[in-house]
Amino acid sequence: MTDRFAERLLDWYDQHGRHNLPWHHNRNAYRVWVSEIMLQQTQVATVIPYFQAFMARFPSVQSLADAPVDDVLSHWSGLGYYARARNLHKAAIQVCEQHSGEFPADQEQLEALSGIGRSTAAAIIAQAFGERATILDGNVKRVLARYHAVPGWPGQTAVLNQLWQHAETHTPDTRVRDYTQAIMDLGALVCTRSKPDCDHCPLQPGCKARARNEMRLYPGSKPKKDKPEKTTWMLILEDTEGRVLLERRPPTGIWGGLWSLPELDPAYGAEELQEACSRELGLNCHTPELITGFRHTFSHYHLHIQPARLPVNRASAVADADNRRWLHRDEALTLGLPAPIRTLLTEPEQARLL
DNA sequence: GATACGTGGAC
DNA sequence: TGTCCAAGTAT
Repeated sequence: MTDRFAERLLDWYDQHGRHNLPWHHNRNAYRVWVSEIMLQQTQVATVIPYFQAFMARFPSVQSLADAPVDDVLSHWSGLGYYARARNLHKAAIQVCEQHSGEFPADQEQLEALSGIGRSTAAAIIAQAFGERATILDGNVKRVLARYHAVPGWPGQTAVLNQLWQHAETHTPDTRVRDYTQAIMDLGALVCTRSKPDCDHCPLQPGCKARARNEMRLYPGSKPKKDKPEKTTWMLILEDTEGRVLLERRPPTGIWGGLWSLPELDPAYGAEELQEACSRELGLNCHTPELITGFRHTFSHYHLHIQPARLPVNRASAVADADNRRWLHRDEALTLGLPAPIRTLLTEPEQARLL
């Protein structure tokens, strides 16, 4: 409170902070909100081009609410955590219908919107409205865990609660917008996960981790667990006109709501694919050509993707359905596709290298 | 409280 | 090459 934490941080921010990120221009609640959602578990450099394209296509909350969710997902393609895009669309509708298109400057009302939690709500209040609110993202967790030498992994509720308490205590009454950006910038630019630049840190005077030269111990690391291995067939079904069959995935689960190649049960052997396509998809295929598979690592499991190319007789091609389409590859790429599927469609031979 | 949810960069 | 993990939230 009177420990000069915020004061030192703000002085540093004025000289060394990031003042020119895209969402800092034309600042309003809508742009701040979209940027905050995109930035969840995603690095700034990755977000920037997505943010620019998204704003060009959906310049207002009303335009986002009016758009088909497919259009939103296609603009999220490659960014990951697609529930964010589905929730973004849903929340845009909520804002338009329940708040007349104006974001509330209220923690509780913001958290009632899909995809907005405690930290994101606070970020919107501080960044868009300039009102006092406390954030706690990965950067802030790291800065505070070190500054106060808070032991333990922040995934534990007790540890998280301590960090929230420290975060609340340090949040100033004035210049909250700058303070919020400043503490994130410090975490991103100085108090980095490895090799923090303590010599240039404005908070070094009070930092307990630095005093003990134990920066590496904070924050505590997550307990590691073995990831299960899963396998799946990914079918590149190509008709005589050079079109491939795409399927819309179920609305929940991995890549929920996105378009992808049809999957087949991994229990099928390679020699059974042709028959399975006939029985399950009603397709008359030629002999499958196997492409060397690749392993894709997710947060909680490894997925062996085993692609197979099966030429399809045009006469047997299933009709277009709402959740199944025959498309040329360039058309397919305009859909919301998961990154590995995008790669598979553009560079099938690259599957060997992944 | 534990788990699901993506992707690309860093080491 | 494998592991960790980054502007977290929902279930």
